[in-house]
Amino acid sequence: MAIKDRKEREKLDKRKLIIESATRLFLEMGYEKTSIRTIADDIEYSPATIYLYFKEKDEIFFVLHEQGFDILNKEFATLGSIKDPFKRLAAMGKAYLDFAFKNPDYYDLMFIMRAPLTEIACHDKWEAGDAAISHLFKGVSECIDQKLIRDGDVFMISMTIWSYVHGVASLHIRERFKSVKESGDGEIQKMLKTSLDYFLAGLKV
Amino acid sequence: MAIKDRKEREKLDKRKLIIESATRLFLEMGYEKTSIRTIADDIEYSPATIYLYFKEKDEIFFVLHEQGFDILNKEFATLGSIKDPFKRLAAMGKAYLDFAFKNPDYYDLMFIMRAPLTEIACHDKWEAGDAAISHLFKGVSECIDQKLIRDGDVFMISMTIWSYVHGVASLHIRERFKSVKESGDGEIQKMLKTSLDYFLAGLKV
DNA sequence: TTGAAATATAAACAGTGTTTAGTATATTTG
DNA sequence: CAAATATACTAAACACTGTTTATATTTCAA
Repeated sequence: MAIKDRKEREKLDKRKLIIESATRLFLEMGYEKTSIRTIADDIEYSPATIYLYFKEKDEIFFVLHEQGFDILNKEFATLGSIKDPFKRLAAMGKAYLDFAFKNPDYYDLMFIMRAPLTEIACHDKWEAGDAAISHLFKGVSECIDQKLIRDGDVFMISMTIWSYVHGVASLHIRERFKSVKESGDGEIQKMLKTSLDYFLAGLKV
Repeated sequence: MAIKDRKEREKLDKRKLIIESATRLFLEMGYEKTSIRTIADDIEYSPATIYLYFKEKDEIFFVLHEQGFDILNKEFATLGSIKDPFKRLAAMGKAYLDFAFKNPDYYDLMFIMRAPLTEIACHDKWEAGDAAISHLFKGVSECIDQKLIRDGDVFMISMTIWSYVHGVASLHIRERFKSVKESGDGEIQKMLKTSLDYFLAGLKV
C-alpha cells in the first residue's frame, strides 16, 4: 500500500505547509492578523481546505504554542551545566524573562492567552509545559536539599517563583509598568533586573 | 439655557444606561459575549446609537475597567486602619488575590487584557491604577523606613510585589496551575495561601 | 412657521471562524 | 477498460464581530 503511504505523507506535508505559513504570519503580524483567511491566501488554498487538516483555529495555535515551549526548553537545557542549583535557578529566571521579552508573541500564546487552552485540556498531559516546569522542580528541589533556599513544599515554592517571573513578564508585555511610571524601555529593563535579584535574595535561607 | 442643561443630563443618562447594560452583560456573560449588538438589543436601541455616546467599544470597557479599580481601591482603603505597615502590606496582598479570584472578569480587564489599553494611553494619567498603586507605594515605603523589609528602591520593590501577586492571580485565572498539576480548586487555593506567606517572609529583613 | 441642530436607525462595509453542498480528480473495483 | 467510489478542494453561505454612512425623524431657536 505504497499509495496510501504517499497520501499520508502528503497529508502531513500540507499540515506542515499550513503550520509554516501560520508561524511566519504570526511572528510577522501577530496573533490578531493571523486569520484562517490570511493563512489560506498565503498558501494559495481556500479557507475551507485548512479545515481538512485542522479541526479548528486553536489547533493550529496549539502547535505554535508548542514551538514556543521548544525554544524555552532548549534555553533551559543549556543551563544544565551550572552545578550550583541556586545559580542555575537564578539563570533560569533570567532566561525565562529574556525569552518573554524576546518572544512576546510566543509568550502570550504560552502563558497569557486563552486560545490554545481547549487544546491543552484535550491532551490530558500538558507535555510542552511539563518539560519546562520539571526543570524548575529539579532546581528548587536541589536548592532545598542543599539548604540554599528556605524550606517548604517543592511544588509551592516552584509556583511562587513561576508566579513572580510570569508577573514580571506579563505586566511588561501588556505594558502595565509603563502605565504606572512613564519611563523608557531601558529604565524598566534595569529596574526589572534589580527586581529579580531582590526576589532571588528573598528565597535564600 | 435650562433646555441645554436638560439635554446634557439626558445625554449623561443615556451613557449611564449603556454602561449599566454593559456592566450587567459583562458580569453575567463575560467579555466575549458582550458585543455592541447585545448591548443595543438589551437597551432596545440600534447598535449605531451607541456610537453617538461612545467613540468605540473600548471606551465602554475602559469605564468598566475603572469600576473594577473602584472596588479594589475600596478594599484597600479599609486596610488603612492596620498600623503595622508590614501587616498592612500582607493584608493588601491577600485582598488583591481575593479580589482577583472573586472578580476574574474585572481582573482580566484591569490587568490582563489589551482592550482598554488605548484608552489608558489617551488619558495620560492612569488615575484608576494610580490610586491602587499608591497604596502599595505607601506600604512599601513605610516598611523600609521602619526597617521591616529589606532595603531597596521603593518603586522596584513595589513592582516586585505587584509582579508576584499578579503572577499568582493571572496564572490562576488563565488556568495554568491546573495544567501543571491537576488538583481541586481548594487545594490550589491553599497552596497559593502558603505561597503568599512564603513570598512575604522573603521580603523581611 | 421655517430652518437648523440633535437624535436615531437601516443598511452597508469589511472583517472574523466555521459549515455545507457540490465539483473535479484520483483510485479502486467489477 | 469502464463504472463506482473515495479523496481533495472550493464557492458560497451562515452567523457573528466592530464600525460608518446616508437617511429619516424629532426637537428647538429664530
